[in-house]
Amino acid sequence: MSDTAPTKSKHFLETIIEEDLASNKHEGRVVTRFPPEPNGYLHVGHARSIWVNFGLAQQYGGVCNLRFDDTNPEKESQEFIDAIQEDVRWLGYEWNGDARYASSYFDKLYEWALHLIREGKAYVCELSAEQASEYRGWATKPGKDSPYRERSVEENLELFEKMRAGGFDEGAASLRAKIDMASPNMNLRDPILYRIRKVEHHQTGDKWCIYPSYDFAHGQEDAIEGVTHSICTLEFQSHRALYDWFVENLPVPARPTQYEMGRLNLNYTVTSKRKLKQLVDENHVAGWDDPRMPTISGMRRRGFTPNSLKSFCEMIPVSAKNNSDVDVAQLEKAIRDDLNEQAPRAMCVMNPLKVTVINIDEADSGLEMKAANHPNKPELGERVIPFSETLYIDKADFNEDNTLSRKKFKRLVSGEYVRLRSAYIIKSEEVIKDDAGEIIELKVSLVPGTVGENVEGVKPRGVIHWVSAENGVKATIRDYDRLFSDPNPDAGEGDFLAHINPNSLKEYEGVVEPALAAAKPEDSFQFEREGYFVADRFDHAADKLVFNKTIGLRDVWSGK
RNA sequence: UGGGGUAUCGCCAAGCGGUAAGGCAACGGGUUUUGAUCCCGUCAUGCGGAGGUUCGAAUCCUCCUACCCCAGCCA
Repeated sequence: MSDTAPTKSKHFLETIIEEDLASNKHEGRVVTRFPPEPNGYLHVGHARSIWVNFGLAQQYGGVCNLRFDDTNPEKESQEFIDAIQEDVRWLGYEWNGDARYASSYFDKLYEWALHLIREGKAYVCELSAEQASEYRGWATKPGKDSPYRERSVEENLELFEKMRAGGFDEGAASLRAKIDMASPNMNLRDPILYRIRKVEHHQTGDKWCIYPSYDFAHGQEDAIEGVTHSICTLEFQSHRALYDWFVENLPVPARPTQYEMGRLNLNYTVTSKRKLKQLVDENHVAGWDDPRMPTISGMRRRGFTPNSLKSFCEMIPVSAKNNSDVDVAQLEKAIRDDLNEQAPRAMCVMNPLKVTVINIDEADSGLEMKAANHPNKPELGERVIPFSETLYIDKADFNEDNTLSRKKFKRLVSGEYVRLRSAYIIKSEEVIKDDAGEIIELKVSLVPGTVGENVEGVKPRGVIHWVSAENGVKATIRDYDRLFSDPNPDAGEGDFLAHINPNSLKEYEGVVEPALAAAKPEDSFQFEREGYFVADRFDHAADKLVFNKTIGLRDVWSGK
């Protein structure tokens, strides 16, 4: 193996896991977890987190848990839980055992809160949220102790029980860890462990009216599940001290470690759950799974494949240092590559212009054209495309002006030749216009002997796609573009909604070749010269064809 | 101006004292019945700035500068 091929360099998590495996830190176990809060749909960023956590477990013979971090019932719902599971499965990952819930550890967490109280390390504080904020101090100013900080263990036990039993109003009391109000790390200034929320929980019903905070729950959940490598994003770095504090001060069954990695941002899109929710709630899009949404379900409906999302993740290095602002072109590259390999080719005319072949009787190769389903993969077979006296080509593929240079316009112009893809070469003979001067029809002649052949003296300017008007099938084409026209819709003071691209969805009533009538929802095709399209997951039916544009073909010419 | 982080090509990023990987984008050229794919080539004397140590520094030291995170009873 004297290969000169560049080897993909290991990222920091792989290095850490390999070191841990080598030192037998966790008896050879690798347990990761993907811990979404069920308060929204998963997006690209989550896709990467899923890929990292499940991928690492797979790579090192470990397992990955799916755990719903459902400690805040106010924002969560079963709808999101169901959607999240569907997304993870669709990506092709299988979690270890049943899905877990932070809420199923509430009893244990409560017991551990009691433990901290008994150790004198937690107390019930009756400062209001505003007061607590004042007491917390400022970044450059140490906080001061809560007047409730020195209550006796007995009193705290009693008061915490009162909290649990609903004896306090929301906000009237909280359980806090007694750490250090002067700590330079704000997270250590007596953080909240439990707060009162008199709302029903989607999993535990009305059993609880106090709920643990993220900080008090997450590390302990990891410990309970035997998670060895708890991977989160950079903004939790300053929480690591707290994570460790709980794990050190509680009789937890294991010692997990938190590692932080950079978040993934994409330009021309927003990936904050709050903003995605706003787009849905205010009907700027048709729902969480609108094909313009960067949600997993949206991308799925747009025609992205699990493989394309995974290869996208592989393209983006995992970094411990920065949140990365990745160019959407990178994502587009991933889906184009996958679909270029997989998608059968077909023809679709989005803006039909009628074409009449005046010498159809000279069709010496017959009227059944054969076309390969994939130009580079003969094993994918071929299909028959009916040719006929009347056809459709795209309006954009004809121009009356025959002074256009052959280099600049490789399509049909008056009096010249063009090749119809997989069929005859035709010559434009006559242009028919309506009263308004609009071109409504073309009369053309076909050149005999040009199916699969070239003939001396006939030089088509290019190759264009077409569909038989007599056999083609009507189809609705949804042409999606980026939802935002600004590379960074989040930037600045302005409202991100102001950057919504008004042309992110264009609908066409087009015509597709008859073979496409058999397309099933979620089947992908390359409509030649146009791009990749997918039969809509929900709206496409045998008697009502609906195709969504996943992504256009790479186009190095239109911009020039 | 507290604490925690980060600064390497337009974007992402490797590099861990021995003379700047790779991907995306971009730009040339070749093949082509998709202006696609594919192929071939170009793209940081430079690593936030200024000093210093060293035969040698993106890597070590010093001092600057910029940006991100933490002041929810959100995660």
